Amino acid sequence: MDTVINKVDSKGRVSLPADYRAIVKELGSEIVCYRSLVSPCIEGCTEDLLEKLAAEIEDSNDFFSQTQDDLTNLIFGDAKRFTFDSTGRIVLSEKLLKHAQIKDTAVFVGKGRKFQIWSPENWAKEEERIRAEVLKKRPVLNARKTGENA
Amino acid sequence: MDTVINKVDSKGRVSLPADYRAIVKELGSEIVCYRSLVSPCIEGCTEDLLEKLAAEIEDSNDFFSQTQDDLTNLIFGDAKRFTFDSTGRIVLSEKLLKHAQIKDTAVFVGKGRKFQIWSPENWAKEEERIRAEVLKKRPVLNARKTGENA
DNA sequence: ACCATACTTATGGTATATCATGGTAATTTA
DNA sequence: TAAATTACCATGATATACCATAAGTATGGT
Repeated sequence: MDTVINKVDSKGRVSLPADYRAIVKELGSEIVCYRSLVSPCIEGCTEDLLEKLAAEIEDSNDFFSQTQDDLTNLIFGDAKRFTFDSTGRIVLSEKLLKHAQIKDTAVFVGKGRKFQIWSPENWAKEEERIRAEVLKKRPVLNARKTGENA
Repeated sequence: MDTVINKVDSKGRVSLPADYRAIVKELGSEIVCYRSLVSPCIEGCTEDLLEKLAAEIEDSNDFFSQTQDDLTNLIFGDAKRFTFDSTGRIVLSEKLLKHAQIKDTAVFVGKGRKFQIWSPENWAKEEERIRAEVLKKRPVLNARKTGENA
């Protein structure tokens, strides 16, 4: 998965990249999006992945714990299912767009089983941050000889 | 899933979000609401889920504990079935509305198999609290391997 | 290697269906 | 019988599904 740039129209509609649609179709699941906790971007994944996460939380045998309660609240309270129409588009809500500061252009970034949607400006900054971070850790990586990420 | 904001009229009527109705219809069960034990909000779920919860409490090993007795009394004494009319609305009682401090706007918050109803002001505060709390505990969550960014 | 053609994908526009909500009638309860 | 509660109707707003065009990409032939 690479990064794809698509237009967002006045109604919040945006084409889900064809590659993404193919994967969703193959998995037979549906797309779920929510505000990232740590970054000004939208995060997305398939519904079954989210359900697995919820099940894990429920199974972590402290049924009445506040933390668990907070987690499910956060995940399910924010997340929303998105179905794409016959042309492959989803409509992002005002809440999500505002959080990611997206106006008319969306940058899709693949992240393994998840993906993120950024505004071009924020993504440029984030990419820069990541590069700097990797460079800073490079000596450590070299010393460890784990060098896949260099 | 998701949060939905609906109006509450002078009689306490409020539309149950369409997604919720769809689920209730699919499960063939009915909605039950009660005052949250820990927060100024209304909690709701399907009737069969509440019955399952009751069974769990009975099966737990401290059968004669006063706390559990109190707990079941509180929840089941308070819980009430709500049927929605042909337009999909329920009428919330004065007791519930007062407890949640709701006057003319209700915020529905999805919680997996349950949901909550908040006043806009209280939900804003609660959401803020949850996000801060979860961020604080993030390292713990990562150690548990419940996913990187959630 | 270049051009023509077919196909997939993205995007603007429009019609349609669904949903929330104010209002009213019917039914129940005190 | 009055008050209150419940069920139904009507409308406006919103979101959803569909159609059409354009742009970009791959494919096959000369």
